[in-house]
Amino acid sequence: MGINRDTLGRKPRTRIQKKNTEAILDAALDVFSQYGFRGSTLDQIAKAAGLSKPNLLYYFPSKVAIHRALIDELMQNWLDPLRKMQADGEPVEEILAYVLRKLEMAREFPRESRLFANEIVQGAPNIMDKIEGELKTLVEEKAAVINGWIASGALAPVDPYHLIFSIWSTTQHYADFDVQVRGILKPEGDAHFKDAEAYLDTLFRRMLTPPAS
Amino acid sequence: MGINRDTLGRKPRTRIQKKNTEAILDAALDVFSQYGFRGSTLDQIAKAAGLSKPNLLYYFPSKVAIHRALIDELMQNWLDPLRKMQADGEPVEEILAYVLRKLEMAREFPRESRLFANEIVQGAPNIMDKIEGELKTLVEEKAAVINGWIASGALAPVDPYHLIFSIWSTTQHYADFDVQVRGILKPEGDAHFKDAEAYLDTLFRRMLTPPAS
DNA sequence: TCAAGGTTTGACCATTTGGTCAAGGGAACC
DNA sequence: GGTTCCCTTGACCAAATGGTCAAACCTTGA
Repeated sequence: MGINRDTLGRKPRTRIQKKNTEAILDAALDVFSQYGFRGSTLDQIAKAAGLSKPNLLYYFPSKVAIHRALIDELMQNWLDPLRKMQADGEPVEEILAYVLRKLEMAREFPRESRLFANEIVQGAPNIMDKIEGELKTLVEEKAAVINGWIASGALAPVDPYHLIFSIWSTTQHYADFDVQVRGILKPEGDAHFKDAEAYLDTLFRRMLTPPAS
Repeated sequence: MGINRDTLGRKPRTRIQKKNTEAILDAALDVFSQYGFRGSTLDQIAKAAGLSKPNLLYYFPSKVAIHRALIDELMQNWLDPLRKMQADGEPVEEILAYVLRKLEMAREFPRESRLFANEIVQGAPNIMDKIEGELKTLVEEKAAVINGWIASGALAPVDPYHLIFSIWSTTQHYADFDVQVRGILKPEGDAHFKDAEAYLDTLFRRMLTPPAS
């Protein structure tokens, strides 16, 4: 009758459970990030995971449960780069380091970025609470930090909220719109990320560096 | 047996045809832009259009035909703002005007932006040819214009391709990630677009204005 | 007013989809 | 070696889905 209710949301117990839940989540990430929740099927995920459909449902009680597991996992790591932006650092460098971390994530975890993008574009049905909760709180906190930096003269004046939005959008673009970027640049592998890094560094550095007084 | 083959892709003939095809395309834009192609159903579209499902299929031969009609229409207008960027204008102002036009489109046509985003995130199955054709050509052309401006000293040096990517991503963000933006800013209506406009103007102006020599 | 062609729909169909279940196959611990 | 619990699957089901069709209903122009 499937895995014990107790184990839901916890670490798997046996080796086989560990291996298979990981395979399922990995396969589901492939599929969900490409087709969105409603456009993905259990058969696709099962096939990608190398399991039968009933076997999938032995490990997860339903399609939404798999999706929720992925989203939960994602939301835990998604905000880390922003959390690491510390008020006691050098302002311009702190923000630029954040930009780099985000760009790095777009390169290393494009599927996660697209999973998130799919969720948001489709109205964020499953994570609206987290957006208006954790995320909003964190952004407000960091916006205050940025405003502090501006007040101290270490940063050129900008709207901190829209600054954060522009950091998110420019970096995630390389994951979410990957096929478009590649269709235009025709890069070899990830070669274009070096240029993107240089460009974004220039963009935000010029914007944020306060005029020499 | 449905509308004459001749009329496919052409303007509707009768008043009723015009009214209904428009209602269908508008409803389909609502649905496709929210759920993506595979996540949308004919029943949803029919209901949103106020028609029966067989009636839908009287005007369009299939689900993909509706989607294709939308995408075709979209692609015709999508590149216009970039086309309008003229080599003989004042460089910084030309680019900033382009940014504003794109932001305006994100505000006026968020559904179209999300339709496009859905298509790209899911691997652009239906428009890859257009990306590698029209779009690529246009971008290369404008990249050359920008490089010319830089060479003339009227623009600070930047990678023109990544500049264009950053314009796309920052502006479309306000349409594609609308729920996230609203979840954080809690704006009244479109009030936040004024701030976005000011922010993006600052961002790109500081980056592009050549150092006074 | 009447015929011709345009429009609408209820009933229907094959396929896909999320999900169930009972029975059989293994691993592991005693 | 046997028992207990874990794992796997073929067969199945009800609902949803894209699409068809013949019959009925409207418009329109002569």
